[in-house]
Amino acid sequence: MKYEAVTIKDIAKALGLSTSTVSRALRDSYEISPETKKRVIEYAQEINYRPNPIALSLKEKRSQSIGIIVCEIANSFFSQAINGIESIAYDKGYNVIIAQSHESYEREILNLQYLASRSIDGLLISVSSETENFDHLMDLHKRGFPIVFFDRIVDSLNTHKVSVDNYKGAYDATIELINNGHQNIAMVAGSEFLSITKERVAGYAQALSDHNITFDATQIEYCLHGGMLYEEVETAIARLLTNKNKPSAVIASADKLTTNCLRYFKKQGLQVPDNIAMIGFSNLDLTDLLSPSLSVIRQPAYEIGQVAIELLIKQIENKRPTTAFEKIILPPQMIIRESSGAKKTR
Amino acid sequence: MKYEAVTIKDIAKALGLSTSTVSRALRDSYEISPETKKRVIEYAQEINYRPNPIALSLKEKRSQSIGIIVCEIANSFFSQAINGIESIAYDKGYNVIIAQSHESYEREILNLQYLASRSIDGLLISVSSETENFDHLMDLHKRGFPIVFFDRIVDSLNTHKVSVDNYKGAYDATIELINNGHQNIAMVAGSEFLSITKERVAGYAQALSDHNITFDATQIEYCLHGGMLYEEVETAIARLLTNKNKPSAVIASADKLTTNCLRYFKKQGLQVPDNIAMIGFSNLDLTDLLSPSLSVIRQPAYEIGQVAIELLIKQIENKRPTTAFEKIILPPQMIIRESSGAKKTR
DNA sequence: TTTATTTATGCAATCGTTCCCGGTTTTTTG
DNA sequence: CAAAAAACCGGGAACGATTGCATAAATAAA
Repeated sequence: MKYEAVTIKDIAKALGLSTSTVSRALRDSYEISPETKKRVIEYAQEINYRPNPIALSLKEKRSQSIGIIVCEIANSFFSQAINGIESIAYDKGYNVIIAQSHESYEREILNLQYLASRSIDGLLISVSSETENFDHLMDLHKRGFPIVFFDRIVDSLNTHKVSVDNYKGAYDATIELINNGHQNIAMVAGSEFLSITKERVAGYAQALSDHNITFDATQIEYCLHGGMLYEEVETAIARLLTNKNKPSAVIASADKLTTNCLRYFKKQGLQVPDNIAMIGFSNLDLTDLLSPSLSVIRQPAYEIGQVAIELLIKQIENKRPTTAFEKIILPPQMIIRESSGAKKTR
Repeated sequence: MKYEAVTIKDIAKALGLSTSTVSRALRDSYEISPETKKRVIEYAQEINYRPNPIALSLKEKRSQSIGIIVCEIANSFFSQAINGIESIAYDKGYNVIIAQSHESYEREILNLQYLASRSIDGLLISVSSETENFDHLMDLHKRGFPIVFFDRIVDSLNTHKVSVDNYKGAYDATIELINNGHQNIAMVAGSEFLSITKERVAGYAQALSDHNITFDATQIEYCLHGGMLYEEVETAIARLLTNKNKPSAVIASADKLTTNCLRYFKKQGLQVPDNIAMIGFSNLDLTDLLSPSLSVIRQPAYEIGQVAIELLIKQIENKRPTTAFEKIILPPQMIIRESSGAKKTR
């Protein structure tokens, strides 16, 4: 099955001109007479001519497309970020190829090879939670390939990075719980490899310390798959609840962790916030509908996507190799609802 | 900034061969001696040669990429469907370019033009809720361009179609509510233009009729934007609640309608299912966590995506133009929880 | 009128790859 | 030992578009 498109040659033949003349006429070159231009443009319109981007890419060595690697597009944070990316990319004439790592290091590498072989002009990536070795990215980066990290950034690579203030997000959440009278606050965290996990843990620890609560490492459980698997979260929380300082509140440090946490509480018949209070990182637009409604740390996902793609396109279109890389940190938003246990106001 | 890839020419020069020989050696042609093959392949590996897909596309007139147009990737149904599409597409060496219509006819056309100009080999589309004219798709289709509809199909085009049994989904949901004692059942439906809306309304009407309840057109409200805007749903439900036969139950016929419906009830302090029962079409994996937990009609989104992409690829790779088109209807799944008002079991 | 300049167009190379068509060798066959 | 057949490799066109350079005709200046 083939779908024959019209080419510049067809126009040239039909009008008795050379392809160069047609090309120039269509690009409105000064060296083509007005009449010829008119003839060419009208005929092109008539037969619905569209330049072949593949041919152009080959010549220009640019594909006008950028790759995105995320763990899951079904994750609300990432689908919102992708919306932000798209909004800018389409405006600037880039298209976007999305690949999912499903939190697997192996698939991330496969995706990267695939995208590279599709000759993308640049890459936006939020690494998988399994990724602790960055050679695959390093290779590309050293060869001058434009890469921008967003959300889950990699500090050891000198590139543009866009993220949220994870430290502050976790700090604020912890303070809120402390202010509501909680002393034993546990944290279900994502993969230990991830920058965002480290930052969130650090913010949590600092908040405790600022309120003279001793940091207790047993109050933290890390989930390698970032909460993708329910069982992972179940065992994590179950373990936390056996602590001698049994937590009266939990901070869930990622979208899937938050929902699976709630699922566990529901299954166990634990009342939130009376039996256990919680605040979760989440970008779902459904958290207000839960009972109790969920207190969340929300990330400006759409904006993160926009900023990231703008940096990437700027780098791609730069004549000279980029040397000064930016690291942009956007503020998170804390939305206090019922689950964090502000019991007085209920 | 440029990122120079190695080409077949580089290999030829380095090894003192012609490009034709190198090309043939890499493709394991019989007319190349084993030693030469070995030299070429080893050297290619060494310098990490990757064939340029752009050059290949130009020659083969195939881009090995397919386009997807959906309303929103943030919609759980579509992100799951895209996962299904991807799972097959990547295996078969296709990549996937995703575009969002945001339920706008205008943007759908823009997306289509854009994708067509990026020379995709085929299209998977679920039309926007505003779309009632299909000339843009008809044009492509007439020129032999492979198009497969999924979910929101268009009957007037003779192509492959994959969808769920919407009629049965709505029928079952209605019966469930009737069996729970509801006589006045309203429906918040999506855009009237959509096939899925018509089918769901038909299933609803038939269920009523089968139980000797007179169908009342005022018990249906259509939302042109499919529930994307909260206000749209708010006015719809508010209107329905003024009916003389005030509904005691509501069927929401799409993901966003369902959640915005719940949002309205919560805002108005209406208890579900005591004041008003409901069943919604939804693919969210969070509906079990709501209080009350939500009874839903769930679509096999992942499978729909898989079936659709398989049909598309089959058509693309067919030598002869496809003449016999399939219409595949998968069964929906009804999950009864609390919101549908099975009061005895609570 | 002759030369210089402008105007309008065509030729051919280029991007990376494949493949048809030849052309040498070397080996096999009668 | 000559002729036929493999075996192996290179030249060059093609895919669609752009662009530097050459060229032709028309016009302007000398």
